[in-house]
Amino acid sequence: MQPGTPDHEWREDCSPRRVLAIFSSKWTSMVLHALDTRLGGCARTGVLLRSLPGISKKMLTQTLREMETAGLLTRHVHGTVPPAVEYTLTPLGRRFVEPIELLYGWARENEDALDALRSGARR
Amino acid sequence: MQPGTPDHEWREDCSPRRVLAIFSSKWTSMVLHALDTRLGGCARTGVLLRSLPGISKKMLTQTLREMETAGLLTRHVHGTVPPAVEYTLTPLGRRFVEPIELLYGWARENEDALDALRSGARR
DNA sequence: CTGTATCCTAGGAGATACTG
DNA sequence: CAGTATCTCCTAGGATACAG
Repeated sequence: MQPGTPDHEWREDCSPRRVLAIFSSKWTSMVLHALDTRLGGCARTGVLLRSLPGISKKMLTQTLREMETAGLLTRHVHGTVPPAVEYTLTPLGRRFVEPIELLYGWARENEDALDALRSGARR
Repeated sequence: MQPGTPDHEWREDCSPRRVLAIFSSKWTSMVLHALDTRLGGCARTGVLLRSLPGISKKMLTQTLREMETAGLLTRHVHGTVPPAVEYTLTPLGRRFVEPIELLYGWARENEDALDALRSGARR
């Protein structure tokens, strides 16, 4: 590429940058992954909560809400008591499993590289 | 997988979660990508600045410093005036280009999925 | 050309306790 | 069981101006 060539229009709203938004949320990609790969595309709140060590109830519901409005999953409330709520991946949501698996897969196969990273004592 | 099986030790410090750290920083992956794919592994500050529309001088140097201490790149100052500083990818840094390309590549090939995302009017 | 020093803000994230 | 309501903290990220 010649110097000065603007290349693929590396704008602020290009697709690479937009996909990063998914991963900038601490839990979104993990919820997607847990739902698809480990829970068969559909699960109740409690199961999700237990599938993601460290997540709080608040962050889980918050994340799920955002994902719902984003169109990544649907929420279904069973009118029972006690309440049972099921979250199901949409076809769109399922599409985003691929890049996540790509990334997680790479991570699992390259733990040594991740270990080699020096965390750099914060400031 | 049987219900209750703890599976791949999905702990808080598992590799998938650690690789997410790279992408949780707004600019790190883009610097890595620009440096490797567009600038041949080595570039001066000004070039990087112009290669990443929207980044500020402050965020660039901050990101570069973190990446340096992480071992992803090296910084070389030419004792000239005006100063010239070159950032070069380390072998370790180069290893992280792969997952980034994987992700960005997927994004470019799936713009339609990204477009389908409803941003959900912030609360 | 590079880099630093301030100052400032939005909002991500967690802890806790409560309601139906 | 699922979800909400507060509070609080913190720090990434950005704007701006200055300095070698």
